[in-house]
Amino acid sequence: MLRKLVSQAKISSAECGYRKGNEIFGQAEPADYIYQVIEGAVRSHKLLSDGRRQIGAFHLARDIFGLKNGDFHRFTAEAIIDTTACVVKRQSLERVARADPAMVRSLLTMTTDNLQQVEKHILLLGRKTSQERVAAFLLEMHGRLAAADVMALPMSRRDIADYLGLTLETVSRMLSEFHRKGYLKFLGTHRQIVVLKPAGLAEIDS
Amino acid sequence: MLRKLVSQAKISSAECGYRKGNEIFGQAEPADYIYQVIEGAVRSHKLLSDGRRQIGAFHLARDIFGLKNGDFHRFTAEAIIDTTACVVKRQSLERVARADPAMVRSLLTMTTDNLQQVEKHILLLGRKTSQERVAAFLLEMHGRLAAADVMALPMSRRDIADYLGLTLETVSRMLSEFHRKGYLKFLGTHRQIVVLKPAGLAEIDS
DNA sequence: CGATGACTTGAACGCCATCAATCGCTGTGG
DNA sequence: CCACAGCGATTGATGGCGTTCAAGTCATCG
Repeated sequence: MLRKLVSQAKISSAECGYRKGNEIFGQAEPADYIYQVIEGAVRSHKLLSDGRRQIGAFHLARDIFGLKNGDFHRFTAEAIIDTTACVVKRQSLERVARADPAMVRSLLTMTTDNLQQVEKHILLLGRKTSQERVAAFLLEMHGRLAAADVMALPMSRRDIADYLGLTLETVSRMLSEFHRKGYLKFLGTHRQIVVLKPAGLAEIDS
Repeated sequence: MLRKLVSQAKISSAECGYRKGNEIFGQAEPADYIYQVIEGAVRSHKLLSDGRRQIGAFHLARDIFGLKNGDFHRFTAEAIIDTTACVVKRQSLERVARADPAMVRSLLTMTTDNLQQVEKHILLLGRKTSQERVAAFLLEMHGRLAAADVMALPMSRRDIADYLGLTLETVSRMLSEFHRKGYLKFLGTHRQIVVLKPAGLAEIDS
């Protein structure tokens, strides 16, 4: 969507590459740019002073992130794997937005979609069991990156845990349990997962 | 803000009263109206099939809610106590928004503020201890409804628990603990709380 | 090969939930 | 005015889910 917007209006954009593990922007830094993932994967997280981490979202191909209204970012964004992103200066976007109501409306739509994701996640974090959380995660990723039926997860177990408000051990145990139940199977490295019974997972997720 | 917008533009609005415990709108109902609390308090929640409840937000005087982009609400909203609200038809707002870019930008600002609240809550639900959650809640409410230093909480312990992802017993225990430590005191009914040491709570919240 | 890092698996602990009893306030009727 | 029911809140005892701690396994890479 961002690229479409960018191509429509005269906004200067650039492709930018980030190496695995590198920071794209930091929490409380000025929010000067808006990003769209072209290839790769990004995690947005917040930290508590003692190191506890909460990942707010994973950004995969075509996802837009860094879209904030305040002047500062509320998350730290890092490339999970080598990533290329389309980068747009906020000011450019805002300049166009002043003239183009459709642009503002697009921004509103994107922000609202974002809000919807996050509100769904609040229910998961506040009230779901570890089983339900991992099942929900698998279904989410199944929908978002199931290329030819097999999910190649870019993120580690710890990333998943910090996204779901669990520990990596608990995530691992749940995955093993689903494996035992025949709901999924692994391919080589344990980051390649094939979901065999989405219905089973959906039932668990309630 | 909504009233200001309403008064500026020619939008038909109405004041509407809701009795304690009554539903204002239901999850997945068409989102026809947008609301602003004039007096009272509202809770927005989601339910799981087995009755587990997660409250996404409390709406107090001057707060705007029901602001969705999709056609359907993602929460159920109920009056916690007798409440009067300013009600605006979504269509009217959208009609004006088509002509008035400033209006769209205001909507975007409100949505983004909303997003910021929710993102903060995700960290709380995913990674904070029960102590930290209750301390954070007290500080939040202290800031939002401390009229003359004493907080008159409209919501029950269960509401607080469902907002914080805890049980009402745990909330009660934490409040008692803070009372013992001298961080707060109760007035008559246990819904009137005076925060004596915000700094103590802030330290706990980390 | 040995080292390193990611993941799995097992055992024990602890925080919070669950279950249950009691307190205290409010309103209602005798 | 008091008895009592009813609800919300507190408090205590117990239990369980997920965490923590600790090996052990597996894949990758020097």
